[in-house]
Amino acid sequence: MPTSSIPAPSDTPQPRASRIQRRNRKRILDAALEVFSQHGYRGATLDQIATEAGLSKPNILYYFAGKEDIHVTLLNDLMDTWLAPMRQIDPQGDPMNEILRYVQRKLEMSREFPRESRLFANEILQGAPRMGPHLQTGLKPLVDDTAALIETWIAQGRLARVDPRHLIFSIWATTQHYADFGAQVQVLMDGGDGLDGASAFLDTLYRRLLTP
Amino acid sequence: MPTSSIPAPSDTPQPRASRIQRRNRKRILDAALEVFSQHGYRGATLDQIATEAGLSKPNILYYFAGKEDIHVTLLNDLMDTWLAPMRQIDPQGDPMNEILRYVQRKLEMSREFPRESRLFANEILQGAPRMGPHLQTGLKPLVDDTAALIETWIAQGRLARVDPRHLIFSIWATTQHYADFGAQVQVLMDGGDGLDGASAFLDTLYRRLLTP
DNA sequence: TCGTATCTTTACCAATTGGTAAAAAGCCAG
DNA sequence: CTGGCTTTTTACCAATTGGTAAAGATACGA
Repeated sequence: MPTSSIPAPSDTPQPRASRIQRRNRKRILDAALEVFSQHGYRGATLDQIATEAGLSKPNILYYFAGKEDIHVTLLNDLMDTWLAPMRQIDPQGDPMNEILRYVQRKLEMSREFPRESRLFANEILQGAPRMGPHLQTGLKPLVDDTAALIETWIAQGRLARVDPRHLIFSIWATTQHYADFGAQVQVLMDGGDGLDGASAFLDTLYRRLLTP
Repeated sequence: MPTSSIPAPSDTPQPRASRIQRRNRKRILDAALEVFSQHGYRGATLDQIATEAGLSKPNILYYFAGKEDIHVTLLNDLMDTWLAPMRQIDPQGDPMNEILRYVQRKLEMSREFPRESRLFANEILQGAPRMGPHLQTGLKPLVDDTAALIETWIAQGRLARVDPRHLIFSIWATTQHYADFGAQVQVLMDGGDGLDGASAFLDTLYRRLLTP
């Protein structure tokens, strides 16, 4: 996850950010992730973020141009991490294995990065007002490629015949559900997060679906 | 969907709300559904709701005690509609048929009530601050019952052996995805909502999963 | 048609929120 | 140890937001 902006006029190869700058920007982004993922963009306030980060509000605005800048920075920095599991699908690998491992990696993201998952969910729920371009340029090509790959596998008879795009949607939906709807899952699972059971269930689900 | 509150001191059997009252409360709730589902609770403003409803802000506060009252009323009124598909599962019916029809009914809700779906999604994403009780008293018993029913069916060998609760989660996740993440789906499906394809895909998915 | 109850508007708040100006305090190379 | 840079604080705004008071307009039964 690269840090960005602030001085960034063009490309001075110097160590462009001091130790303090790196530390405080990180604190702010971490606090903002917590607050934004919990309350959404408009529900979050700079004061909350400042308190969570242990800094004053004006001090935060010394490091970021504004509330929106923080939010956009978070989204940008997260994009790579978020798409990594899909990028790791190996066209040379065994199809069933690759898909099932992709499912497990996505599920693992719900365990490790629930805040990030909710941040994205919030953004998409509201129509992706600050992420439209990113979806077009970052996500769509990757999905198109992956869908094509899956279709190849299907044509070779190595996977059952299913619509690749809906397959991908269903994987996202079922795995991210445990992070995004965690509050509901907890009520219905008597406090547990359900992730362990989900791992086995989803393995069965996709194995049965995709076995030719 | 029952209307509620305003006069409601106890139980006068009179026609307690005038024509104007019913009409305006309905307008307000409809406008609020639009605005809340798009921007979340804190992101929505009374002015937006007022404009959308074609009323003045103070006039809205004549019909509802406040912003929160509108939100809670929406959530309450929606709960029945939302749980109806699960209530319609027939313990006497053919298991596979009942589950597959439940999936299709849920998918139909994403088509017909996307705003309602997003309203709930927003609420759950934020930790269900105004719905915790409802989940416990309304949703949980129904899910417990349905899970028990499915387990019976499995024990009878009429469905494949899967965890009923994770099955239910996966049905919710995959069907609601098309409403809640519609913005993303649209980008990846070149403008379509994907619902027609989803119907066939999900039928295949759950048929293969549940066939003993 | 008139009076009363219902409904709507106008004119306001007080609190919150994103953001700024500028002084004060740290930090650190020479 | 000092002068110039970075960082932080203090003291503010202007706009927005949820909400209220009370006057004014409307509907409607008697």
